[in-house]
Amino acid sequence: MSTIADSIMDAAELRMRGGGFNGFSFREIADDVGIKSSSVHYHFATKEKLAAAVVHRYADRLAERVDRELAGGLDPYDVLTNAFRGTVRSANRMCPVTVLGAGSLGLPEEVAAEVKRFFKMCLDKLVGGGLLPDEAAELLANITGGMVVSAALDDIATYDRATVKLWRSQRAV
Amino acid sequence: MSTIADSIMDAAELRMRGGGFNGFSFREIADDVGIKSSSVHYHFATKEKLAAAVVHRYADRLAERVDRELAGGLDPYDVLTNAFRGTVRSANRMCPVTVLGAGSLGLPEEVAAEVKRFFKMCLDKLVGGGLLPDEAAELLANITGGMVVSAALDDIATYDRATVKLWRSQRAV
DNA sequence: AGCTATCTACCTACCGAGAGATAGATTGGA
DNA sequence: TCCAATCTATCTCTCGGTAGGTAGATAGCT
Repeated sequence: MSTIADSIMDAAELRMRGGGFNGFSFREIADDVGIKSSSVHYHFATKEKLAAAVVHRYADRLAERVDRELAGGLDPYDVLTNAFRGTVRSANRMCPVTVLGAGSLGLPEEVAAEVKRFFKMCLDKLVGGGLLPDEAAELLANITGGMVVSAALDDIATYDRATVKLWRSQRAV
Repeated sequence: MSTIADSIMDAAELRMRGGGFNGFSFREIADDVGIKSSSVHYHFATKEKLAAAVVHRYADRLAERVDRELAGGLDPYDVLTNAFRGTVRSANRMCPVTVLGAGSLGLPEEVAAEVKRFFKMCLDKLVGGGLLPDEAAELLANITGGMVVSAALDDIATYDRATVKLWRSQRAV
């Protein structure tokens, strides 16, 4: 895929972290990339398709990382919390799919489907790594909510406090 | 306060559950209530103030409920999970403040402050009910994320699976 | 009682800005 | 020559917000 399409998705992903599907515009993306808004439409016909593509790429990248680390024998708890911790520690400290997921009631069909696929994939990877389905659901909720609460409180330490301690001690027992 | 102002906040709260701050407009709210958009401005000068008022009211209502149930001797775990379970089970199954919180990076100052106050209040109530600060952070993240994931998967059962089982068994030990 | 002033809660009409999207011309490399 | 990629220019729609007016209730004064 061309570099421009990737740059467009990069810009969209970044802006999505702030305001979800309604938090970015073709003109903003175009300015970020250095082209005109009509050229963005050339690569992604509609806003819906652009958002869906961003989520899809994000999911693929996460899946690849998780698969690699699980194959290396790492604990699935660590694999997923660490993967999202990277997002939390980065500049805009919020997973774009989580933002979309929170507002999923008002999302266009195609985007909602990709978001659904993303969360399902996370659960599948955790179960594949040895967790019970309910454990997977709880861990994913913990991570997702940890990002939301830490973003809302503007305190990244909250993510660590919310995701690590009790889970670890429970498993240690 | 007049009934109209409440109706406006009702409509805004409902629509916020779908798309957060960018997910509603003065005209939509006006249509919902049955007045003109300029009349909405009469009650709430700006969109920022309307959103902030909605969050504030939502927080007050939750605080009242939580205080009442804690005073009745209920377990703080149950009190908060049940309070949000009510939201999950209702028609639009998502807490509006969670949606705003997820997109808090792009929120106007006044709204972000109210959202922050909301989550801080939740943590305070839990600690006041006897939880350790880290336990409170984990429970709140669990509840918040449970709502996000269950909304994204369009499956309300996910909220229960994510919030209840392991916490209970851990405390039973 | 009668008049005036003020206030509330709405209205119509409009503004500039920006949205997503489209049509059609242009450019440049294979 | 053809096609991918980008442009300019423009469409219609909706946005948050403002200006100015009006009906009706209330309050204060004489």
